[in-house]
Amino acid sequence: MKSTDIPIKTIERLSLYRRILRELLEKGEEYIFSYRLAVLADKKASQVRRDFMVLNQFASPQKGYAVRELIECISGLLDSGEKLKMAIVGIGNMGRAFINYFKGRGKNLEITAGFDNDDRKNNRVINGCRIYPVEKMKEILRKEKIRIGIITVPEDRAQNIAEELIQSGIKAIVNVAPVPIKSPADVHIENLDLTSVFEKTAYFAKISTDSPEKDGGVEHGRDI
Amino acid sequence: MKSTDIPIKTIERLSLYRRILRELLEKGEEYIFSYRLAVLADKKASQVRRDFMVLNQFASPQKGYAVRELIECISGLLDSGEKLKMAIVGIGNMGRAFINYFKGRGKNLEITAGFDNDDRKNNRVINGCRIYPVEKMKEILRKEKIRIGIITVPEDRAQNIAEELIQSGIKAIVNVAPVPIKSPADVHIENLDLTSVFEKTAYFAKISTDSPEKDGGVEHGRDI
DNA sequence: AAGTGTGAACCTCTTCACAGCA
DNA sequence: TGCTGTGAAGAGGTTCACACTT
Repeated sequence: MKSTDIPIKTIERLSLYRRILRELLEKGEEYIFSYRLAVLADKKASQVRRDFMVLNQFASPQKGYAVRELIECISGLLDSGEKLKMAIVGIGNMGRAFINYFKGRGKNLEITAGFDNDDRKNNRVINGCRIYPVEKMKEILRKEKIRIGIITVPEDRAQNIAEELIQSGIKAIVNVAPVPIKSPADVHIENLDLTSVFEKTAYFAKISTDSPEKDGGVEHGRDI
Repeated sequence: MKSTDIPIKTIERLSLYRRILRELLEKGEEYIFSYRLAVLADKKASQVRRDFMVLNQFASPQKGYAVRELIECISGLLDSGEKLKMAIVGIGNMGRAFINYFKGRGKNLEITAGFDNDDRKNNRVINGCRIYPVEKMKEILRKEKIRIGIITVPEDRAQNIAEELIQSGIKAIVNVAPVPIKSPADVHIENLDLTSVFEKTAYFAKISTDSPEKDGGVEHGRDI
């Protein structure tokens, strides 16, 4: 019953496609060709078609893919039944930014609880999200059946917090602290290392200045 | 003069290794073996050694790699001469979080200017970073010789802002808006799609609950 | 003896190119 | 005819396994 023959990269893109498809649907577009979705998602058409192979959703050469069905198929693959509850540990600037990020639009993910040891922060409610002291973490996580943890604490606390999350039954963690987290094999850790992202970007800025200018031409788009 | 035979993933890891190596140096460790660094970085030893091949820095079987030299080598590869100046467009929660993220510790990257159209935000100074109205963007970017742009505006403004950044000579962009940005080939775009990251993580949480528990064993570490 | 440096095998993901179909 | 679905080739990244070094 191995449910993962689906490439990770495909999962990521399906998330992106779904957002674009929802926008199309709002604009009344019921069908889309792979090459047009490819432009909107900044991918190749063949990539789009390959990705959709995992959905067992077929298109007609005349009309293309049925947008509504695609969205449902992707949702069936990505979403759980109900809204997926997440908890965030570390209510600094980054923590607040994430809480805010998930508020508003009808996302299927929500941050249900926050945790911080700073007494000025806990027992407050930030943008609809209640903040508790870290001691209460295990209790709240189990009570609320929270499935995903987000770590935005300083790097020296990250591994420790991760282990507490795992002991409370959390099965997936997004770690924003700039240090990799180690975990048992059945817990998925997403190390979102912003420092690496920016240093990589800086590296490209550097080598693009060293080497000669080569213009590929601006391709506008996405303003349908 | 193609400066890129270095794998992108290696660049990302070198950024991580450097942080770990700096910590080691602070603790007085002058030499390190690949297998030990591998544990700290949560990678395989062979991966570490393969990555270090691009540095032309060799180790001795007795002592391992010289930490100080490694750091310098990595810095020579990743860093430009001076602090690299970045600008951020969109001073919401996420924008402020990034400004804060780059303050403090002696990083070689700094956010020099912020831009926002909200009059309550511009002309203010947030954590040392001056906020300007978007109209002033081209002027400030050129005057300050800013090399990297960060986009934290709502998705419908992102492509437009990107094009303005590019017209002002920016050569690399980190885009945090949940929509891919298209650009000429000589501009590096890093689409940091948080929604995809979280929906991917949710997917793993979902399938890990569907499938049987298989424990790989907790591996502690990183608390040296 | 115990670690390194690296060719080669392996695995994952992307792209091509073309038969097949409405 | 014009787009899809997909086998096969290609590109990129990881891991193995072992000769080599001190």
